[in-house]
Amino acid sequence: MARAAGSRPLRKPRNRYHHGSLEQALLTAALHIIQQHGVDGLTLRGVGKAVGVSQTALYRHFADKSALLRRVATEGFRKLRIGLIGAWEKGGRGRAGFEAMGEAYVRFALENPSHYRVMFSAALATVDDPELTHEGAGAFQALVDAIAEQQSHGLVRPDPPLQLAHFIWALVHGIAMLAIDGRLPPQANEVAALTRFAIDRIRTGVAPASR
Amino acid sequence: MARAAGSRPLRKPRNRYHHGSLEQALLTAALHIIQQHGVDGLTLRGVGKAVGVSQTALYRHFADKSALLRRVATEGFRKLRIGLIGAWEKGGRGRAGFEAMGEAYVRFALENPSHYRVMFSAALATVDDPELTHEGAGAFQALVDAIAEQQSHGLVRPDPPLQLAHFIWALVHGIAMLAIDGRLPPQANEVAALTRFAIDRIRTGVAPASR
DNA sequence: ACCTGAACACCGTTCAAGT
DNA sequence: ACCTGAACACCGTTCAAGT
Repeated sequence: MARAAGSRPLRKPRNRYHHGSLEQALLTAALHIIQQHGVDGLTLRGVGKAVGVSQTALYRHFADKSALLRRVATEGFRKLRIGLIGAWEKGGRGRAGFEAMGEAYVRFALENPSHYRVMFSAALATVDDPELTHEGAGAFQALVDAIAEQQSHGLVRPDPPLQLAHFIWALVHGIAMLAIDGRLPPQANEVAALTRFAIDRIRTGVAPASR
Repeated sequence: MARAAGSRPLRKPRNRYHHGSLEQALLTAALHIIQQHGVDGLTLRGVGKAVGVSQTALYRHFADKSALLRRVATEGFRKLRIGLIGAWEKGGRGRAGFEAMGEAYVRFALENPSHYRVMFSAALATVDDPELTHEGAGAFQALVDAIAEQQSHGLVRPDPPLQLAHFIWALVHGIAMLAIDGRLPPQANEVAALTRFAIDRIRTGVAPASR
């Protein structure tokens, strides 16, 4: 229907082609596609089509496909850090909180498998991206802090907290990767049971009780 | 130079175009390319060129690119199993042997990072490939057997050996993945130190000595 | 039986052009 | 300033054709 000439335009404000928040829309669409079709199913052409924009519009907002994936990974580490700290604090910043933190880590990966794979993809591991590095380090720091705090209360042996953190990170990361790749018993509750078992074992060890 | 008509042909026996062992040559070339340029750098065209054969000759021997990668992964698990069992037996099938096994696992990944990534790539995790499944299970079984044998000597607590194996596998896999992705302190000896630390901790736990 | 070469559909990326 | 559409180089894969 025609509009009277000179009347105030009814179209959405100040974006001649599309919404002004194209960057956010592209990011959301990319994450959606990754969740549905995996990282290999993500194409820049597909992202453009999902948002209703040309194949190349994306290059106004991201340098290339790697830059888009790096932003996805950065957001993932941010969500992971928030989840870890939330579990730690909600659990009472002690032994129970630390176990909740480990379970929250594995749960995050199981609930967002494709997102988690992007976060730890080999292609992004060595790229120079300050924001990604910062968020990745932030998530790891949540683990280091929790360990140090437990040490200050005598709950964890006084080894270097960084080494303890690497050890525990490797463990939950290994469980997470094997689980989302289907290399562990498939039931989700079995993975949760393995996670709890692993957290028990890192506290008490595998040596027989009579050692 | 011309050959006398009717003389016995000097060319290599019974392969009109290339060596008869094209399949092995393709596999070797693929592994070589993966080691040098990573999995993403592997193209079927590149494999053909490396062997001196057309881009599509490969399809006589492998159904598609995935089949080629599955064979590469299968060979990797075979080598890994042999290395694990070798370390276990050479170390005396006891506590020292089990620690050597853990170190051998991480060392294999560090020495063959791209090969290791293929073995655990998400794309191959869910594919139905009996030989790949068999070799993967074989490598894992070496771990289960070593645990059960230690349990029979009272060296490891009598938990379900499968659960213990999943736990330890996740740990060494996590260390291996983080290390080859450059997410741990970069020196190789630091990774070895972390591996030894981790193996110590799974035996004695992280609880303080006074617990 | 085994390999070649052209062809197809698809991809990331570049760039001149539009508004 | 932001987006479009054609174009380029590259890829996996198919298929008719060669020997």
